[in-house]
Amino acid sequence: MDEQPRLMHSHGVGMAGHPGLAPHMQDGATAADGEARKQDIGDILQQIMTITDQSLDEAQARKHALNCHRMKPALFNVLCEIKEKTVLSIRGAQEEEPPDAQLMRLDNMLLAEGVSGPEKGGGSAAAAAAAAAAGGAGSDNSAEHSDYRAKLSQIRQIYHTELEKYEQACNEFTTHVMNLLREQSRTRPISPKEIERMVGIIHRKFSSIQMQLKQSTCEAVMILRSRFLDARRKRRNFNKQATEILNEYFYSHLSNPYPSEEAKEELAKKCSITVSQVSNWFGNKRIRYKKNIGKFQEEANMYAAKTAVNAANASAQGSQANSPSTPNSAGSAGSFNMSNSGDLFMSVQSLNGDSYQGAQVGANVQSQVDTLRHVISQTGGYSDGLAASQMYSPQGINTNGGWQDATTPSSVTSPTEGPGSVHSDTSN
DNA sequence: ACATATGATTTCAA
DNA sequence: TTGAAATCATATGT
Repeated sequence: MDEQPRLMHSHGVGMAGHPGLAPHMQDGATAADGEARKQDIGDILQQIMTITDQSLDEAQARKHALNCHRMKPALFNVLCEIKEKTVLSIRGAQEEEPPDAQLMRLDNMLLAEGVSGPEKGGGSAAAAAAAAAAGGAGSDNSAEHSDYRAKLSQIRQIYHTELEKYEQACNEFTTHVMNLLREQSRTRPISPKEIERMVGIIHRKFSSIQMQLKQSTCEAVMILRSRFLDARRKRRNFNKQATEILNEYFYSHLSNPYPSEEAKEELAKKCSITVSQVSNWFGNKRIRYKKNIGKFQEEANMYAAKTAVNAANASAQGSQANSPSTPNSAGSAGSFNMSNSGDLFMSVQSLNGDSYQGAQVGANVQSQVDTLRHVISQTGGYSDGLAASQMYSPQGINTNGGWQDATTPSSVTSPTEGPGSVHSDTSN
């Protein structure tokens, strides 16, 4: 810093004090009077050496004089132009890249995660409190998420403070540099454009730092998500009511436990779970039921009775309009897995090798019917008619081929037969 | 601690 | 795409 004026000064001295230097040198080349040249250089050296001896005032005065020279602006303009054409144009060519795709992605994600969005509520405490307060009914969910939200808002806070810090630092640095350049523009050819460009460079540098911040924030959010929101890791059982509803549907549609899309939606709504959860549930239920029917016997009976009672209530209350489940429950003896439609009896028999299923099913259905009858007879007088309706269906209706066939109940083995006999492969 | 129950995921076939 | 079957990973009951 200190040397700048001095350098300028010496320069100035050389130019001012020896205007004829250049011509002299031209002459010197031919005349070969190296002596004069030597003398010249010696002169300059002398002047440089003595610069430090000059008083500060004198130097300032000279500098001032130089600055006030009427040709100075013009000279600087020219110099600036030259500079522009050489150095700066090269640098300028590679800038002005379009907004980085990567950066856009990060921004979008942060926005989507609510990290960079508008501040809501306040700190983490507020968010957690809000979650806890809001989710009184959906206790499970909110309790589970409050921790997540707290962590998220923590990340958010860190992100914002860091961002602010960067911003501040960037501004500070920018103004500093700008001031510096402006200051220097009095002694150096610096165009406003160049300053602008410098500011741009600084901003770019800082924004690359910002991007790193964003990236690490994104990473943190992703980790948080995978830890907290991965449903598989944090499996929660459905609440009792939901299970009840699902089971009710399952057993009342045992003949065809494949809820339609609408049915699934309705069930999902009733159970406050998602449709895919309903699908999962039915998938699991079907396979597990089929795998070990004996184990589900009790449950089946229970729900059969329950739906029967419900239906009875419904029909008793209303006119004789059938409840939606009743007609279909005709198939409660019906099918599930079985392919054929017509001759169930034959089919079941013909499967000698694999007949376990048919036999099992037959037993199951029979017992189901039995208990149903039992339960219904217990429920009270009004159920009489219903009992009849329930009874007739399993036997009579086999229109849709059945995995569990009502026509095979010839031998009513006790439902307590147990899982042991279910799979042939277990015994082998 | 262990066994069982259960929701979710993966793999495969139709 | 859907469902069956196998499997995973956790929840829950003992």
